[in-house]
Amino acid sequence: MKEGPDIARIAALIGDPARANMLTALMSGKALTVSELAEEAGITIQTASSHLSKLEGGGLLRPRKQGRHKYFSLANEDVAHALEALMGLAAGAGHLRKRTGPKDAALRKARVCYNHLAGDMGTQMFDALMAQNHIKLQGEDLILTDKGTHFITTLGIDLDSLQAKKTPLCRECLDWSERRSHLAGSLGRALLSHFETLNWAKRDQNTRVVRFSREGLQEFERLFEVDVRRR
Amino acid sequence: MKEGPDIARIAALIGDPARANMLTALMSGKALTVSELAEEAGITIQTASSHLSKLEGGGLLRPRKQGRHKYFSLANEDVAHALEALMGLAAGAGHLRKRTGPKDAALRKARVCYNHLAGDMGTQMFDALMAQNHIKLQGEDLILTDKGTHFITTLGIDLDSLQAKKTPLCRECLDWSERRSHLAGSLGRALLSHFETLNWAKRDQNTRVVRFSREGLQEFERLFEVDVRRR
DNA sequence: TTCATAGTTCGATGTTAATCGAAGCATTGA
DNA sequence: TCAATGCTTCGATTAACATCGAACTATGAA
Repeated sequence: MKEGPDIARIAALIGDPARANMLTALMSGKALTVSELAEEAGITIQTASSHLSKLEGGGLLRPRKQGRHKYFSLANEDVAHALEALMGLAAGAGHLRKRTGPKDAALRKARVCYNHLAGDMGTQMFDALMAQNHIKLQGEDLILTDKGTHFITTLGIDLDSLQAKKTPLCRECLDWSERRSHLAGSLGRALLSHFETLNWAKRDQNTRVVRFSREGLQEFERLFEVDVRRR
Repeated sequence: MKEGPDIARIAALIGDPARANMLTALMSGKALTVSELAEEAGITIQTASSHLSKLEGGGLLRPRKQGRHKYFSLANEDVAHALEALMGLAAGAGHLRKRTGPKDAALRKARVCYNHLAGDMGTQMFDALMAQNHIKLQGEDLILTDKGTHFITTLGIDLDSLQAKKTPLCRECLDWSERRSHLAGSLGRALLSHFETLNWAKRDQNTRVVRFSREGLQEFERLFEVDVRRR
């Protein structure tokens, strides 16, 4: 009859087979739609919808609407950690699922989305900016931190002129090949054109592919402390 | 409809409020009886018994019979880890419970149990032997490892004569003040008398208290790499 | 506007499982 | 051997909830 943190409530949420399947599917880090998750769990869309709103209410999922789709992803690292711990208990060795994206390798690696960088490198850049605390999520909005402001201006990007425009500075855009977030908004656009003026990257004329030069790739990796080639 | 590790099954086990309360109570590391756990969860003993056998069947608990009591403790570190992860999700800050033992401080610290060392120092010695891989659990039985054999003979204890006896060398005994395991069996007995011959410790005549000398305490701490005084 | 697609809400149904009383079993102590 | 204590098993009851069909809302496309 004692009260600690309400571990039962959230364990019960994970404890339903349908919900557990959805959560496991989301362990890839990618965002999935209601219908995809329904398929994954082997239930109808109505049922899935009900489950998903419970998971969202319990703080396990983060929903994002994009057009007429609703994408769900795990709410944060803690959720993934707890799931992994449970997987470890259930099976011994933890094993994560993989999920394949679209076809063309070059498109998947780096491409233009509207006017900013998308694809694997886009999401990696986004993750790096988050990890290094240059940008952060505040409620629904994405904001540039003080540290991030410093980082951007040091790059030689004129923030003031960006902020003068009425389009939002930072926007989160869901990458449809990676199903993860990348950076949109005027800052996302400015970063891509920054890469172009430095000759780090070139847009392909006919396709949406973005090609990084050898040097550009190295600089990109140094700047964001990532390892693009080893993925 | 996919199959990964069956995370739902075990999450459902944790997901019942009564069971979650029991598990939380066991996070102290101490073993508790069926009736105590029933009390903890606010349910009748029958219901508790049913829950506990499910938890045991799911591999979350380790039962030990001692007389007409049945003690339960968490099965292993992984279980505790998973519970903690869930607690973190549920509340943000993790917080462990405390549970008080019996009264007399000296008795709680070190005493004789049958003929071996019990109390706080007994369980600490046990934990240290386990952590340093001198003894380990093999199925239901406790065995001395090769490393442990070396350790014991180096102390100057005659293992051969111990093994000649028909009483088991290593036995796990549940400490009723600490509600954790300490080392019994002929080895446990030998260790205590070893401490006595070296004048590290003396048994009190009337009570079951074991008193360590200043030097004995230091040697004990060095030997097992623990810090008894700072608990 | 009209149609199609993606999700949500509502209501009815069926299954699961938590709960406890009562009876049974096992261990301990006298 | 008898009584007391600790726990388990059985059976009946009850409450919760997962599930899906059907109707509804919202977004996008023609």
